[in-house]
Amino acid sequence: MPPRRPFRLAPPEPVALTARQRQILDWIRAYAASAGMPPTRAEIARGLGFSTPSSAEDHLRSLARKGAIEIRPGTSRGLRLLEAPGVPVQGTLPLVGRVAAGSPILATGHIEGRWRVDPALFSPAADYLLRVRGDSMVDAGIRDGDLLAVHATTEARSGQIVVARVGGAGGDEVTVKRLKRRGRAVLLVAENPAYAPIEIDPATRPLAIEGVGVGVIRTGL
Amino acid sequence: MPPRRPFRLAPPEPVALTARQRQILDWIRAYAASAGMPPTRAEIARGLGFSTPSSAEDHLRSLARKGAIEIRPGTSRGLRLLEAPGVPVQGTLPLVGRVAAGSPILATGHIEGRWRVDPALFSPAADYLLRVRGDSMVDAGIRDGDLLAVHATTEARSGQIVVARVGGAGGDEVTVKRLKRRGRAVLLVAENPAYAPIEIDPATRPLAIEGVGVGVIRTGL
DNA sequence: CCGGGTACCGAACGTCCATACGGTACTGCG
DNA sequence: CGCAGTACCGTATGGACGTTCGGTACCCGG
Repeated sequence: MPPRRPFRLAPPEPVALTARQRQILDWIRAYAASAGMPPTRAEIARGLGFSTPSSAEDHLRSLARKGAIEIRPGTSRGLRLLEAPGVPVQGTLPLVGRVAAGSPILATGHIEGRWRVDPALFSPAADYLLRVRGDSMVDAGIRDGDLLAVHATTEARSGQIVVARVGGAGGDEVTVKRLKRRGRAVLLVAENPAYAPIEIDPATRPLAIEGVGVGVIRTGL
Repeated sequence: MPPRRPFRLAPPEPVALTARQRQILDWIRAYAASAGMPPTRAEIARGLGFSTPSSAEDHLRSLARKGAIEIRPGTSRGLRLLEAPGVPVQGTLPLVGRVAAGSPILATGHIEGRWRVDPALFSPAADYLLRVRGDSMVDAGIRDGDLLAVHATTEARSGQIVVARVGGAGGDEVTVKRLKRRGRAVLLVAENPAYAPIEIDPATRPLAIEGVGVGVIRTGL
C-alpha cells in the first residue's frame, strides 16, 4: 500500500474516460443542472440503477482520479464538476439530434447545439432537448421536427411519455412513446393509429428509459 | 396519473425581504456559485457568524416563506435559489396571459412572468409568449394552455398564424387564428372543424394584427 | 400591553451520507 | 497464466446534516 495521500489530486494530464464513465459524468451533470446541487452517492445509484451507493463511490473515485471531477472528502454532495472540452454554458439546454446505437444520449457527438432555454420552464426541469423524428406522436401534439424537452431519469410511471432505448446497450436509436405497464410487461404506445404498440417483456428484451418528456418546443409554424 | 397542476409561473407573491434576509440570500448565492453546491445550515452559521445552525434554519424558513428560495425537506444542501422577482432579466421573453379589452398587449398588467428563452430559437425572432386559450387551433398542433411564441408585427401574409384583435382598439380579447386573404376581405380560420371561419371586411370592421406565431412551447405533457 | 414578526441562542434526535472493507465477474495484456 | 483495471455487489460505521423544541431580546402596530 502506498503512503496515504493527504489530498486527492487530479493527475497532471487528462486521462480518457470509458464510455460508462462518460455516461455517468453526463448523468451527474444533468442532475446538477436540474437539481441545483450535485447528487449523493445514493441518488447516483438510484438514478443509474445501481443497488448500492458503493458502486457510485467507485465511479466517483475513477472520475476524480482521471480529473473529471473533484471530491471534497467528508462533505455531503461534495462534488465539483471540472471543465470539460464542450463548455456547457450556464443555463442552456443541449439539443440532441440523432443518437447512434449503443452510445449515451448526452454524448458530445450527439449534441447539435445549445439553446438558452430555462430548464425550470418545465416540471420536472428539463435536462436536454431531443429532436423528434416522425409522426408517431402527432395525436399527443408532438410533430415531426419538434423539440421534446426531456427530464433525464431512469424511472417512469405508466402513462408518461418516455424517451426509451429498446434492445439494451447495443440497441437501435432512441424512440419517443407513451409508456404503459401491463402486468410485468411494458407497452410503448404511439399516439398515432397508424403505428402498433410495441410490447416488451423486460426479462427477454432489455428496455432502457432515458428520460420522460416534460414539454415541447416547436420552432417553426 | 397525478392531477394536472394548475399553471403557476410567476412566484405567488413578491414579498419584500428585510435587509438582513437579503444579505443572507446574497451570501448563499455567492457560496453556491463558488462551491458549486448550496451550503448546509452549519456552513451558513459559520460563514455569517451564527453560533448555531438553527439560526440559519430560521432564516431559510423565512426566505422560503417569502418565495426567495425553495427547501427540499430532509435533503442535505436541499436549497434552490429562485429567480429574483421583478427583475427583467436580460434575454427573457415576457409571458402574456389574458389581455383585457382595449389595452395594449404588452401592457405590464398582462405580463404574468418572464422566461429565459432565446428569442432566436424562432425565426423571425420571438418578441413575447402568449398563453393560448381554447382548442380552436388543435389541428395546427396548438393546444389549450400552450405558449405561442409571437413575433410582433402588424403585417402578415395569407396562410400565417396570427395574433389578431377583432373589433379594433376597443375590441375584445385577442385571438389566435390562421389568416387567409380572399380578395379584399380577410378570413380568420380556426384549425378545428368545430369552429367556423370569421370573415371580416376591413372597411366595416377593424382588424388589428398584433403579431405572427413563430413557434409553440408546451410546458407540460 | 399584548400579539406578531425578526433575530438570534443552545441542546438534542434521528437519518442521511460518505466511506471503508471485502467479494464476484469480466476484459485485456504481457 | 497472473496481474491490473473496470464494473458491479452487500454490509457496516461514524460523522454530517436537517429539524424540532424551547428560550431571550428587540421592535412595531393596535
